[in-house]
Amino acid sequence: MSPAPTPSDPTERAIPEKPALEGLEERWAGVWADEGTYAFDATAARNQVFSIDTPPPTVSGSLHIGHVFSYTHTDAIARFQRMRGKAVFYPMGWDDNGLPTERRVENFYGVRCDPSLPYDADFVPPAEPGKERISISRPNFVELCLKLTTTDEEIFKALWRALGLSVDWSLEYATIGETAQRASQRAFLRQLERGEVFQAEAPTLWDVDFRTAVSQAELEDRERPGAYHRLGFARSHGQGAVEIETTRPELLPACVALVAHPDDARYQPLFNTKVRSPLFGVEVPVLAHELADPEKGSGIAMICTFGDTTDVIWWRELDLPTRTLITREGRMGIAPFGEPGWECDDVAGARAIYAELEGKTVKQAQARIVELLEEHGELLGEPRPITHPVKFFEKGDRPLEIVTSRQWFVSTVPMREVLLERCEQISWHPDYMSHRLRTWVEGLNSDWNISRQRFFGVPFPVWYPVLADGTVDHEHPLVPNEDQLPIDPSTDVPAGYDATSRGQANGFVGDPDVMDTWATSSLTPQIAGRWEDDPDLFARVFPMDLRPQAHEIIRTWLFTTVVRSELEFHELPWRNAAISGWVLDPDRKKMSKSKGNVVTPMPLLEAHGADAVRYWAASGRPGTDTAVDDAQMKVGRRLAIKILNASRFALGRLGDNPVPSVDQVTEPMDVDLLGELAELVAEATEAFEGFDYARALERTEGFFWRFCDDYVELVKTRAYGDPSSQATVSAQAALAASLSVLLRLFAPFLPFVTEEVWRWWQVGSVHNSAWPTVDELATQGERIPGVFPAAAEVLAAIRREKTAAKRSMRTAVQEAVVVDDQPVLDLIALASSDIAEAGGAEELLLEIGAPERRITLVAPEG
RNA sequence: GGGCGCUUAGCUCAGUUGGUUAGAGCAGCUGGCUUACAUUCAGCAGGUCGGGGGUUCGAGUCCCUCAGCGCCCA
Repeated sequence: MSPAPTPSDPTERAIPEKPALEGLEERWAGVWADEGTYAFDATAARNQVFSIDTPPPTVSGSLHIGHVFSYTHTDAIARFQRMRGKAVFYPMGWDDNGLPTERRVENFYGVRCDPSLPYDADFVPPAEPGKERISISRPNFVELCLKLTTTDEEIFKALWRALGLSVDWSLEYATIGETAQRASQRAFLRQLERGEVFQAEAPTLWDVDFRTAVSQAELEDRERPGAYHRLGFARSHGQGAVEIETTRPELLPACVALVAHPDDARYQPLFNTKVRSPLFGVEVPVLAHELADPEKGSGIAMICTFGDTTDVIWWRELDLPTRTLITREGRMGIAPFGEPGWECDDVAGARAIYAELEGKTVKQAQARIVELLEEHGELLGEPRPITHPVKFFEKGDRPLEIVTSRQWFVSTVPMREVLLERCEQISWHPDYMSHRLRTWVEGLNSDWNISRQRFFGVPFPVWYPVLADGTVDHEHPLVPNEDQLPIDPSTDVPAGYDATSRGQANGFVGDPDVMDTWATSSLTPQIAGRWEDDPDLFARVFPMDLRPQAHEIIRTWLFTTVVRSELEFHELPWRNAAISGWVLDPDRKKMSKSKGNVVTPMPLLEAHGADAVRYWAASGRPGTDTAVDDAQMKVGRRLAIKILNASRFALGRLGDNPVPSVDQVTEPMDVDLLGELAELVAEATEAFEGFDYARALERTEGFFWRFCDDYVELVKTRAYGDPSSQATVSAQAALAASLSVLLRLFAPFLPFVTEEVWRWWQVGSVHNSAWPTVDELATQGERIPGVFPAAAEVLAAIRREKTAAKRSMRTAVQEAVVVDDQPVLDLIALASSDIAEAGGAEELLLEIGAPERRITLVAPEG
């Protein structure tokens, strides 16, 4: 930490004749990189460190203005903390693993991954993607992913540099990188050892097109047309049929029960009796459960394994059997009627009917079964069209199916209580954002599925023995030692086995899946802090001070990070969570690719300058959605220009003399101004400590304009005066002290222009200078509060008179009479010569009486 | 359906524990080349603080209710 600024050698002072903003970004970005201005001091004690768990942007996504917005907020906080003397740990990561990158690679090169193919060392992707997707091996596919993400990262990096983010680039990481893979695999192995992860043949939400499992957090409901089909389930002894309505008649062969609400009088007599399904003649029980909605359809539903997530809940809570039907390809699978678990009245008949469905897609099967139902007279009435919410993968195009497969889960449901506690322990900014996590945790009803049947991700570091009969023994996974990590089970070989025994009886197989992208990014504090790789560093930065992020990923990124930290360390991963809002398009609509209203940041940075764009971003209050606003950026640019010019004036009167110190501020108005400035410093500091950067900016800006428009005008004549006069020195000292403080208050927001001006007259970078304090503005003389605003008010009255008379501000005042109460007159008297000089009056006449300002201008010439 | 947030000037937003006449910027209008700045300066105008009810000596601020907008979750 640098000491408070001291007047520099006057011969070093260099104030340009015509200061300008052009070229500042390039010049200072280079200097900061060369001087290591933002380098983290890895020797700093933990209580002197401020560590930030930077969100790693998804590099395969498109750059948009939202990136600039939220990262500017974090950067302002980082810069404030650095100036307060903290060693700021501000890394940058790239979230490159996962589905978005795979999709981009598939589209960009026109390829698809087929893991059954061997590696082709000579493969070169076509210049243009062809009509037909080229199938390539997994290693080839991963190569392309790495190639493309490397390019994408450079584009992001260029943006961050142009924006002036004060990250320490030596701390860069990627979620597909070796450090991240090691951390992810190590964390997984430890969880495995502690029994916090488990494998299960479990119902899994499955996207047929992406061929991947989807987690609860990645779901979204979409309204889709459908139709209720009315079917009768026969009761025994000819008691008539129970009529149900279903939107998915094709799942009839997978029906395992009917269910109605326990309070529904219509069906109470049927509970725990048996009925028979139409067409297939399968006997199923009628059961009661609160989730059955008496208002929906006929009030009684069929439970199938599995049609939707409610089926899964009923299946689990009512302890029902499983009749798996739908395959991972989204087709009707095998239904072995007559075998155990598939008992029915007429095996041959059921099989004959099902043969009509097997192998068809879900859609085709539905059409066919409706025909079959009609032919057999089992469809009651016409299908009744409805619109209803259907579960989709948020990135998917077809409704999700539910399949059963073997997957890894983190048991999060049992953690509900402790997670709710942790939620309360986080300092949220703004605090109401805590609801987002709390309601999510309260609603947790399934464990966290971390297996993804994809290719570009962190592999599970496990193999399974293959038994003598060729079956895979999932119950006894083989694991590597931690010091071998990271490993790839598809190429590495477990201890005690030979590579040739891969996939052979008495050999082994690797787990084919990769981890969910959140399983890696939930470890960003561990990855950036080099957990276990560099224990000394990790101890200095973890738990981190700040997690900045957007609100829509509270239930994913924030939640999973808390989970992983809880499991490994039994503490929070960070103390504060600062949640940023959205950037909306100029018409205040949410930006989206499909709407085509995404705003890209580089043209804005080029048009307005980085400081101006940052000014707009920093004006967006924590958590508040903010529209892209060119006008605000222009205001920011104007502010930056004003800083250049005001600085030139404040320093321009000093000549070759050293900068006078605050001790030499003696004039009452100057003392009062510094007193107000000290109040501003206190306010801005408090705002920043509460992560309210926008408030700090707003207050600083407000003060600065009053400083320029009123104070500078009032002291201008005096500041131009005889350098040996104490009154002149007082003005010059107050101007210099104000400028020094204001530059530092603005530095977190406008890093380029403040650095430019700072280096005109100070040594070192403003960004490594000390944050201003109230104490440094303490003057020798006692402050009489109110002198400056009183003087500014009289000056305004004189200006008003000149404007009303449509005269120039240079117009001389013949007589200026201020009538007011004695206390007000006393304040004005202390600045009367400044007011008279600034207003163009010979003198100011003060009279006691009802407040009035009587300004008489000299008669116009001619 | 549940949760959260928002609704203050034409636009974008401040308004900290309730306390004089509700503020700023932008846009608008009227003027001024003023020796840091015309990429500017001065000034003016503009609001029944979403509607209704309540608490209070006093409500933009607290409570209830209604309406609209947005986000998240069902």
